[in-house]
Amino acid sequence: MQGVQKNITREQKRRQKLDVILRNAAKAFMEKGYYKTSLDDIAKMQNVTKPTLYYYIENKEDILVKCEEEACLRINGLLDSILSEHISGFDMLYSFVKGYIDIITDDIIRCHVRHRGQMEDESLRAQSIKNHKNIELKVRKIIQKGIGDNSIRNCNSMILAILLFDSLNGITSWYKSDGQINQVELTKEVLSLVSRGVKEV
Amino acid sequence: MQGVQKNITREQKRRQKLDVILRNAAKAFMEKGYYKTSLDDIAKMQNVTKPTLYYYIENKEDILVKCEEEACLRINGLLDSILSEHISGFDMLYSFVKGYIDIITDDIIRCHVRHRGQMEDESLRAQSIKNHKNIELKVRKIIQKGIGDNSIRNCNSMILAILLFDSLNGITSWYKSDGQINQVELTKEVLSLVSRGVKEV
DNA sequence: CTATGTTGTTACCGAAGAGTAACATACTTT
DNA sequence: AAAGTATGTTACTCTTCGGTAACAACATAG
Repeated sequence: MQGVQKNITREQKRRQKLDVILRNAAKAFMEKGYYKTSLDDIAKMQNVTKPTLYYYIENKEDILVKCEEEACLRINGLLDSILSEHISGFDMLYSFVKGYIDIITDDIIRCHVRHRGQMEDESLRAQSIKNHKNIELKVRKIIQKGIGDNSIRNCNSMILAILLFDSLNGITSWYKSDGQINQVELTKEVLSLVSRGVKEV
Repeated sequence: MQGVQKNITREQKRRQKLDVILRNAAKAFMEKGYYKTSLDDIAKMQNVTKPTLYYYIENKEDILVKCEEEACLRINGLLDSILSEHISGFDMLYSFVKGYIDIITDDIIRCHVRHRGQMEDESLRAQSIKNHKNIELKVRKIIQKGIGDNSIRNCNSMILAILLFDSLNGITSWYKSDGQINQVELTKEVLSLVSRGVKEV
């Protein structure tokens, strides 16, 4: 049994190192861009050499894939927990926007959002697009539920879902936690824009 | 005088060829991405060779710069014409959204939107960011005018302007003129989302 | 203590692609 | 027609970078 125990800690260590790699890579990709960040750059952040990375990842693109896996886990977790509640469609959408803004300050999520669907490998790209479509579909479901229970006005749920993601995902490319806009204020503005729009009534 | 005349047509021809290069490059950048598009690829689209491109552009990055110049001209043109009208702030914002959606189907504009602020050359990057800040500022001006004349509800004009651009610019990366969403429907949904939000009242 | 698997290194390969030099051709002006 | 200028080509250089082979050190298991 001792052998098994040791293997677990080893596996955990490995998992931890992979996570550090992903986190550093994601950060670099967001700051300098995917193509301007070399594997040597990423390796240096860990104080290892490039070939060492290949013990944890398959190739450069695999970093994007692994970031996506983690991001999808968290986003789907948020959506599923919201969908299981017994509240109106509007309240669900409200919760989602709030939770999503909270999530996308994480570098790995931001990296996913910015690079999804851009893999060079065709099957990976297809999978990535599928993953996002899946998420988008859940948001559409929320919107449709809202239209059904009269908490959201009648609209094209597909367009609304896409526009919503556009503006939320846009946040990832400019929001800095140390900037002049704080997260509470941001969330407040997004929520009131989404719910009431800009028009004075 | 004949010399001058001839020079003009030559200059025009040159200008035309440059425009074709920009248009093709912008299209390729949007489809395959900037780094996955080589200058050879772009040259081939014109049925010329790579060195010929260098007669019209300084280097690869210069394509982005030239696209940006043209895009800014058009966007600023739209904004300035709106700002000179005597209508409410809300109506201005409404006109802008409408006009902007109309504009961003053009490949050169889409290319600009997707690549602005991403030049490797520091001074070019700074200029690009400045250009966009300038545009964003005009939109903020419109919003503030709207708040002043009570046509737009009180909100953080900076956040609103950014969010608005995020969702509008997001459109550039998915909208296809031959897709399942037509432009009239799209514009309608965006306008009602911006003005009234999603909440049923 | 020895065998095995894990984790890392150094040193290299090969491809891609931006940019250039030198040379060729065609148009314009005088 | 000759001189000069605009426009293009072929063939090359130089660098960067993703990926790999071969080897080293070390922990763990038996």
